[in-house]
Amino acid sequence: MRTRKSAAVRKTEITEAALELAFELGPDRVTTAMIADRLGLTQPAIYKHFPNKEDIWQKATEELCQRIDDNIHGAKGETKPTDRLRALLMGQLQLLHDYPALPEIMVLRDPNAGTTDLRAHVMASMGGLRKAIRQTLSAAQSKGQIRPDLDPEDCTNLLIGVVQGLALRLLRYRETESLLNTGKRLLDVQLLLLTETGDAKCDQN
Amino acid sequence: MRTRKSAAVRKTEITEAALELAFELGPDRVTTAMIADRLGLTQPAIYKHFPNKEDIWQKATEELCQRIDDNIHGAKGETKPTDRLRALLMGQLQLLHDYPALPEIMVLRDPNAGTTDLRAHVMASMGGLRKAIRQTLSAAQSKGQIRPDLDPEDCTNLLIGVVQGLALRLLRYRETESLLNTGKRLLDVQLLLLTETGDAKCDQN
Amino acid sequence: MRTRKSAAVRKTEITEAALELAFELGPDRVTTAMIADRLGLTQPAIYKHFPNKEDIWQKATEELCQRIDDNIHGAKGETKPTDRLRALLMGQLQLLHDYPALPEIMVLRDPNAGTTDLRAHVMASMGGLRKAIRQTLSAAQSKGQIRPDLDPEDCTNLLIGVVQGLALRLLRYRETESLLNTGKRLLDVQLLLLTETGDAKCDQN
Amino acid sequence: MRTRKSAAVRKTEITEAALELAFELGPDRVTTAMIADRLGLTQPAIYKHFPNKEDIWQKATEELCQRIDDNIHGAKGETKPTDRLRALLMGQLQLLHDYPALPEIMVLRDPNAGTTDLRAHVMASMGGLRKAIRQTLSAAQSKGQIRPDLDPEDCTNLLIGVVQGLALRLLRYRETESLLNTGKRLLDVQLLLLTETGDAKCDQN
DNA sequence: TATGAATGAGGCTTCATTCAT
DNA sequence: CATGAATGAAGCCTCATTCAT
Repeated sequence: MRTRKSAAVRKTEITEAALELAFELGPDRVTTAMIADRLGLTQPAIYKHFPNKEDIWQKATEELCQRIDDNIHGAKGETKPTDRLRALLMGQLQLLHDYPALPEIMVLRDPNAGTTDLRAHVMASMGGLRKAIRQTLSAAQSKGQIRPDLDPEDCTNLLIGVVQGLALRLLRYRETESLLNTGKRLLDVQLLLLTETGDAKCDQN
Repeated sequence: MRTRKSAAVRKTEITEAALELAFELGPDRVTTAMIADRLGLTQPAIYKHFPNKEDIWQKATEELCQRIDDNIHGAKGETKPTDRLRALLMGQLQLLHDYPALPEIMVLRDPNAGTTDLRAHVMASMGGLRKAIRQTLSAAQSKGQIRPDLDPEDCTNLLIGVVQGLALRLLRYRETESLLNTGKRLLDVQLLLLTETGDAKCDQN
Repeated sequence: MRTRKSAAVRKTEITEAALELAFELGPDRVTTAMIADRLGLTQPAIYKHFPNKEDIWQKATEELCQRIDDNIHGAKGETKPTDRLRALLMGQLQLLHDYPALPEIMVLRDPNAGTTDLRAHVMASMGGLRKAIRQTLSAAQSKGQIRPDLDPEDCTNLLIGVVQGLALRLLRYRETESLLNTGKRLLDVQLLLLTETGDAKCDQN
Repeated sequence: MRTRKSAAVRKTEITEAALELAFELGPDRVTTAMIADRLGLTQPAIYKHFPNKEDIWQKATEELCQRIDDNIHGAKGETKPTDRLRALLMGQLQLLHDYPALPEIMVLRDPNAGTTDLRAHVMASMGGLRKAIRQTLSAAQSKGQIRPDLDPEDCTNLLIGVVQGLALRLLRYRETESLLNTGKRLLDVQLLLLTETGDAKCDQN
């Protein structure tokens, strides 16, 4: 007999499966049949839990946004600006590691832009992250921990660029595992570059 | 009466239209009907020029790869390593400007992975670009134009990260125009960081 | 806590709800989910009371037929033929008022014409009504209360036509309320026309 | 090989088939697959001619409305009011004979009342018919061809009732053929009743 | 007596693709 | 070189119905 699970569990299973498949095939190629298949259900069973497909992405997106927001909030615990920066950026990498479909979902165009807008939601959360990074950078700079000759906006873009570069690599080479290692290395180097101005005998870990 | 164009012209028109639509809607949402529509053709007319849809992407991809390769080749004209670096990177930005669908096509998974692989092709060209950047960086470093304490691999990743960050911004905010300006700014800053060695001490925390 | 009702009550509630919805949406568009919804039940609960959907219509139809039969029987109390005619016709209008879905149900085709036939049932009752009207008309005519030059069959059709015209108006304009007033007026006129032959100073109420 | 027909022909065939099936099964039960089947097509072929199912009904309805309007217009040729009345009513019966699905389509509720409203369209045309009948009746009455003691509105309702009674009979007994004969008989009788003024006394009870 | 999860059949619609003209 | 009619596969969604609890 097939396992019967509670509605709450199934709802989560469905969005998780959708996100997995989104990474494997691209969000546009995910069908409700595939999701059902992966969970050992028939396809219409999905519709007992979500009224339509878009709501699955809706819910999945909310989950991702929540994680972004948690990350931003959690980083506030770090008092030293550089620690906070590292927390924000590594947190985002961790999120990419857990949900590697994120970049493609951020970039998804809603065909039906009347209903609750997916993109707007993610962009708002990502905007929050950028703002947090930017503010932390300014704080760091005013404490002399960032080169004074740099524009904080540029620094923000460069740091986010590191993460986004890694995100695209993830999509291209599909290696979830190396993400965190490589990411840590690169962020350390970039932070070093932004920080000092120096003749460089800084060990980079 | 509708204009009847030569086969070669039409083929190009078709791939160009496909690439435009790919940026507007995402590559997966482009249908042969849309392409035909944009060109004022009937939809089956497409099949007089391409035996199937995948071949359109195939051709479009070749075009893109060619441009990447040209870029790599063209940069060889620059003798000074830093000029060559700038040429490579700005060339790639120019390409993104002209064909903003590029990042999504690079990331496209072939559903039918038996035929001539799209991804493999783009990845090869992109690999060439990366190699060229990396070699140029090494050359620059050995000439003392890049901080000696940096790993060339890391530098490569950081520079490519700048471009990729801009590519993702392009997909998110759809502003083709600001790409080159912002890109030039950011690359200048990043190159400055990689180049220069300041006075400082490196407390990374 | 939700009220738990006796089986008999629930069965009736279900058929009543089905008939209401049939008027609102058309019989074919009524789903078991809608019925359940209207009663504050879950949808499978319906199946505790009726083994399948057709049986709901079956029961609803029986109710309607019973009302038709009651109407016919009740009119036998009227001794004067014209009173009996009026009773029969106004009774039918009252029934349309109470169950405005009736005309559409009468016209419903059974998709699975193997089971107990809905249509046959309604048609039998309606046939009874027609027969009663027709007999009453003959009686009235033989008493000189109907123009002798008219064929009773034609009279029957004309009187039933009045009711059916009103039934179709009901379906088109959805005004349950005006039905009885307009109906009474029209039936009076038509009966007047059938009755007299006259130079017409008959007050029509 | 299957016959290939021109788009115009196929469009008409499709609406005709839809109307036939609407009479046989009820408009709600008509599926695009059934229509295709009847025409020896595959079901998606329908969508080469109509963008969606509702547009099939849309077109079919327009055809019906056109016929109603033609009928109204054509009757203007008759100079004698009673001839014109007969033309209007028999014309409508002819239409019912040709398109017996008409009454059920008139009564159809649109589920999606945002798009072009079917019902509104038919109701407008039917309203035109009613108005024409009513005006003709008034004209006839002022010429002394209709009993002066009758309200033209009532007469209109009675005459239309005759037609509607026949329409419902058609739906119930599915006899397309007897419609015109019976209809002619009944309309003659009803017109006689409205016209003539006999000798009689009017005891209505 | 009722619920909650699930299914199978079938409906509408889209789209790549074919083929006669 | 292009059109116009048509198809087969597949996607989303609805609904009657079942069954364990």
